[in-house]
Amino acid sequence: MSNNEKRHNDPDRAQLRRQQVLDAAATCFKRSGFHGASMSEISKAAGMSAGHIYNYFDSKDAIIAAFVEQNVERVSAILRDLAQRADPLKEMVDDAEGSVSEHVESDRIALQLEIWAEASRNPAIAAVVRDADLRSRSDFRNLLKAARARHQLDASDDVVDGLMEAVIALFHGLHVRAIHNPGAPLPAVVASVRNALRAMLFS
Amino acid sequence: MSNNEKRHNDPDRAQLRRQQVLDAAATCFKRSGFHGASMSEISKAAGMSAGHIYNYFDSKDAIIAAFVEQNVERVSAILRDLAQRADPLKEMVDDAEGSVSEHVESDRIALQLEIWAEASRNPAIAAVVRDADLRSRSDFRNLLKAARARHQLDASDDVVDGLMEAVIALFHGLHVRAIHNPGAPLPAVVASVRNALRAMLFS
Amino acid sequence: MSNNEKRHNDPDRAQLRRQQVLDAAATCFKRSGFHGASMSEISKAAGMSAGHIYNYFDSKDAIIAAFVEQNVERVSAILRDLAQRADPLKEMVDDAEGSVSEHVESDRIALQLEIWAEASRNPAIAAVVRDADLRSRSDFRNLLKAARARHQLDASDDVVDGLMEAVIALFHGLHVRAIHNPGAPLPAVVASVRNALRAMLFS
Amino acid sequence: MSNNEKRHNDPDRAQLRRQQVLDAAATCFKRSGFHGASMSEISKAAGMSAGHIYNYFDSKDAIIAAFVEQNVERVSAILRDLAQRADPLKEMVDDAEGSVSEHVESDRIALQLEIWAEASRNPAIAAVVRDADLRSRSDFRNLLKAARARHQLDASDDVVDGLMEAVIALFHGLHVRAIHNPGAPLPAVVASVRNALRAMLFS
DNA sequence: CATGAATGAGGATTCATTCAT
DNA sequence: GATGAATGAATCCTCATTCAT
Repeated sequence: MSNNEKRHNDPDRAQLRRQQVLDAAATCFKRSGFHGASMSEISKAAGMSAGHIYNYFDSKDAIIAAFVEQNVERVSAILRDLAQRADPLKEMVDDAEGSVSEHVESDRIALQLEIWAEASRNPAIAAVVRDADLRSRSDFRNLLKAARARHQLDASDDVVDGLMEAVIALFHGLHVRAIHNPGAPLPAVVASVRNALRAMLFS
Repeated sequence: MSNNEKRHNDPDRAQLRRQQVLDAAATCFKRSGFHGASMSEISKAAGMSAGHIYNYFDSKDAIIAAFVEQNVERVSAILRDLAQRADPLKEMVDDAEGSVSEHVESDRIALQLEIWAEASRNPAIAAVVRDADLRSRSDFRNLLKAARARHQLDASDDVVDGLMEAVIALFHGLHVRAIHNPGAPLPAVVASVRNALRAMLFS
Repeated sequence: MSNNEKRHNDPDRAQLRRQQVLDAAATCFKRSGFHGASMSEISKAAGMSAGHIYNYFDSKDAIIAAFVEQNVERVSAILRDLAQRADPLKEMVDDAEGSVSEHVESDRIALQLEIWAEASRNPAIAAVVRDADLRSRSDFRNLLKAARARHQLDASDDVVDGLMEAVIALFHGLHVRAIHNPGAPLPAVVASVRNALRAMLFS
Repeated sequence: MSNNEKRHNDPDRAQLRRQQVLDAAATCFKRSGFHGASMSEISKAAGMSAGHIYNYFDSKDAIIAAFVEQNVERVSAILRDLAQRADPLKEMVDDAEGSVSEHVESDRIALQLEIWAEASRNPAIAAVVRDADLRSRSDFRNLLKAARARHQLDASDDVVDGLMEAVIALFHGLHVRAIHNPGAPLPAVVASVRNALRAMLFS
């Protein structure tokens, strides 16, 4: 899990190769989980030899970590984007339907749960996950404060932080629900989520 | 993953031994995850030889399944209990603080995430988890319908089912949040959660 | 593989128990081979606990040895009986059909091959098998000498011993053929075997 | 037992390695039997790690099957060669001595019995053995038909097939006799075998 | 840069055997 | 006599990792 990316003559090519591995890892991790996916499986998917992967990553754990980092960044980006709309509060309430289906139908659910489980056990992964979460929340917090100020709502740190936790929990929880009850009536779920969002965001 | 509990002369002792194994498994699974925990590790924690465990469980997978079943039952029971109070709607809103801390501070979070991750990949575990969820929701649904009827609220199947999903998502999401941001300001989270609950339950 | 049958208070009962085990072993060995049959499997078939078997046999190897001894005795007996008919030479030629079907259709073929394979590898079993063979050949030899003398044929030791080997080889070989070519045309096989027997016995 | 030979960059080297394993297996199987020989034992004899063997064979069973295939091919080849002489009928009678010593003294007897025992219980091995036997008999049959036709003897399918069975049984039976009575008087055995062969082949 | 052959430790599981009851 | 709970060594097999080429 060391930070040292090895020296390569052609850094661009090296970066490409790293990405190849991470993309392959995505496929394999999705199919078999972090521990179920073997280096050989990943190397085949990446179109390079197992041995060569070790020129780009110190260990399998390093791949997992890099993969999680990347994934978690993507999620963060979405969260930031989503939060940079005009009137984000209204936007979030209005777009409840989109958010709910996104969280319930995504093909990344298995991966997301895998990441969370790993984070709850592997300190290195936990650090990556928490760090990304920290950054996302920072962006999200700024946005909420501005938006709530415009609506004359309490925008103190604690209030906003509590609000963020609850909102994110609601969406992450939908990921979890997807594996418990894939047949839930979506429109009704959306209605309830919208009620919750409105209540939270505008109080 | 057969249900096949082997015949034992002394069923009480056997039950005790099974429980010993499950308790040991809890410890090890918490520490190392389902796949990281070795049978030898579990056997040491259970105070019996690895070979002997196979007199009580068909395989490691069977241990995981039994363990999940037990755990999931416990969660179900809590959900049912919680749902059998006098005016459950009001009760849930009032007790938001208790529920939130319960979900954020529990030492079972790692296990819960482990179970969810496993369920998203292992069909046998998924079946156990979904079955328990089905039963919990059935109890929960009955309760919500009665309670909402008393409050003159829409108690149709779809509405209630959507409501349930959102409420459960909120709480399960709090489990997930616990590993991302252990330092969240609890009172503010509670306030937002209470807002959300009130909005959902009473609409 | 020690010779010491343990002391038992009631030797008759003990003998009965031993036989129970050997009968069970027959079933299991037939089904799974010597090494594929587990003590637990045998104990279940014998209707007694695995542990208790060790009051009658020192080890699994001792069961195999005793089993082989018994089986080999049975074969010997048949050989002796078969050899005590009036004009055994003529008898053998005439009864070629019976002998061939006996060797080709028996349900003991698997066991016989198992025994031979074990004997070729396990010196203790080899000793048992050779000893029984020695005794059978002794009876068989006496008979052949008398019969051939009556027919004015050379009855010297060497000639008779060579003859015996070839005759027995022919029949044992039929056991082997049974697993290679179960569909061989029996009548034609019988005809050839009869030709061979006549030629050998009466030369 | 899949036919699945893995892809290797250097097929020659791979073939060499496979053969190394099969040779080592021969040694170990001879010494300890198929089930008594451990993968670790084989790997030591093959001069490579146990794990590496799995780059060339899917499983221990696959090694056994490949080994049997090879062995059984060798035996088939001998049978075919032996049958392609000028006047094969006369040749077989004349060469009785060679055939007998070959079958009685070979150091492959233990292996042969092991193979037969395995075939009588393991369907995959039985298939390999039967298939090879089928091919050998086909060659042998053609030869016998031609040779007997030249001698004006009945060369109908059934007669020849029955004859083949009996002849092969006689030789295979000699393998079996070798472990029962290593001290049999060879010349006398040869004499009897010759009598039998002449009687069978020329009737 | 790239390969894949090779290692060896560690995994789950089975099973002959022992022994307290 | 009889049980079956318990052991622990051995088995087959997998896989992250290394290294000669």
